[in-house]
Amino acid sequence: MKYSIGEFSRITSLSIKSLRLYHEKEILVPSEVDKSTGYRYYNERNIELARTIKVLKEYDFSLAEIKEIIIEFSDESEILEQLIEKKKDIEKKIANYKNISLSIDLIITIEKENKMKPENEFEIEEKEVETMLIAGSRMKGKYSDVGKGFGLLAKNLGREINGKAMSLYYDAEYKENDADIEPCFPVRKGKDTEGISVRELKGGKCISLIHKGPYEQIGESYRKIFSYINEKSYTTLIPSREVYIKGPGMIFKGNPKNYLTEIQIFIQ
Amino acid sequence: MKYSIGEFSRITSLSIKSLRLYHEKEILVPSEVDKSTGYRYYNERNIELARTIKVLKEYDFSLAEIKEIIIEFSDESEILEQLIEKKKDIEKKIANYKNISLSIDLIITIEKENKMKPENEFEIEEKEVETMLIAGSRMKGKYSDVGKGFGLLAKNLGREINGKAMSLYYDAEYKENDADIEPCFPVRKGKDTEGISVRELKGGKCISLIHKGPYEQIGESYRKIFSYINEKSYTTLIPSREVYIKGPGMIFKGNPKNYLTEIQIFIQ
DNA sequence: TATAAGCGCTGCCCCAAGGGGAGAGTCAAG
DNA sequence: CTTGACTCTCCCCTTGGGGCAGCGCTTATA
Repeated sequence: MKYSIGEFSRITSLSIKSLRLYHEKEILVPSEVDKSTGYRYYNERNIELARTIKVLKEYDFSLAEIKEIIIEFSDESEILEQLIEKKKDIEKKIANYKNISLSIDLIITIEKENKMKPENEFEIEEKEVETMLIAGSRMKGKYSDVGKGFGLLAKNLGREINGKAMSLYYDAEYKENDADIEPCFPVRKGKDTEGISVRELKGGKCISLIHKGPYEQIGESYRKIFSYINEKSYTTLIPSREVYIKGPGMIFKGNPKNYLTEIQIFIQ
Repeated sequence: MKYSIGEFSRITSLSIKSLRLYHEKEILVPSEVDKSTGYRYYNERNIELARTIKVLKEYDFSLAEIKEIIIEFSDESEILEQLIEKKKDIEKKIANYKNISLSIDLIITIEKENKMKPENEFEIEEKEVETMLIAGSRMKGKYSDVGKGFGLLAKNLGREINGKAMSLYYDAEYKENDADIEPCFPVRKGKDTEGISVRELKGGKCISLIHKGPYEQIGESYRKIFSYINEKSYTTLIPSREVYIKGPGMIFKGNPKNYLTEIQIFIQ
């Protein structure tokens, strides 16, 4: 029994285009080719081979790999190595996609959270903050160096990040150059590693003000919040915090006019 | 400050080829192109955009998708939809690769098992078989219909298959056309579904003989095993089993001369 | 036996996301 | 002014085919 390419295509569920390609690549050669007309005819053995090719394709082998396999081997026990290799490839792909999925998920979660609460409109507020687990990287230097700290943290924590980036300020006064700062992230869990300390950050009562606009103009908001504190004669605690509710994102830099930074000064 | 394409390539870790492609596709257009020489020059804003593009590429967006996104949007909160869609895509890919991985794993496991025991060389043996959980699809018909049964089972069980394909024979005698057969697979777990019954198959003592060669010649092995049983005056139980130690595989049909089929006749 | 519908053939262009290289022009430093 | 490093455009190649044009072949029916 011999089949024309159309019949064979229906039998094997391989497109005619694919069959011609496989012929050209000498992966699946028709049992008979009419020399004068060029018509391809396939037989039962071709069907068997086509099935093998289809399965290997499902298993994500490339045509080049398939060609090698079907030329050299004719039994599963002979291609154990290749199967093991392929499985490793696939596990790698899975791991990679899982990382991507988690990264995207983090962005989605944070953005959704931001959308939920349009926050009481930039007024000073007294509130309770809960204790949380954080991973931070304390450093001395300029404020502009903090970005690197966040980069380091994000790379090492990746999947465990559980909230918005924050900075802790250990100086009582404003320092231009030699500030004692700790960029940090809330995390689900984690261990201390090179330069990163994971620990509980105690909550408590704080005075909070959300600053809207570029970070360079945050001084004005600090002025407001301290004048409020002086008025009320509160005693402040160290460290104070900045929570980056909305800043340069993972994907876009965004518009600095819309950045939101919450200042939290803790009091006794 | 403006950068030549080479400098910009080093800054952004994007290849020159890619940069030229992105220019052509109007995804990342240099801030300045010298009209007479065609030299491309990039600026700081290009760096920002390049970072965005890189991140989106890491997240598995195509250039076409990226183009749409960067033309229309400039903040993460605006592309939540796209991120959610992309995450779905990625979850699908993960699920698909996981299925492939499990399928390959099954083949590897079975082949490794086959390699381990070259089986006592095709002699009649009395042995104990343990109770196992199986999923089967009992049917009446010709032996040649059994293949379809296995296909159905494999498709529905997929990941839960835990051993070699078997057939249970419920007839005391040989039947050509109307045999009462149950193709089945050992499984890890499972529930009854359309036409598939999952249950424990009791173990016990059996007379076993491994038949080597094409299935069509299995009659000779049956003759041997029954003459042994008669000699010993054992009382046989129903159903008897055939275990397909090595038959047509998932990938290759293999050579029928090397097929191995174990006949198990259970006795009291 | 003629004819038309339906197949099949080759050859060409296309997709994504670039890689490699040829041949020619340009830039910057000595 | 030269030289070496850089950049330009153009073309071909990759994977696994899809789509179409223009032609020839087959086969059933009139």
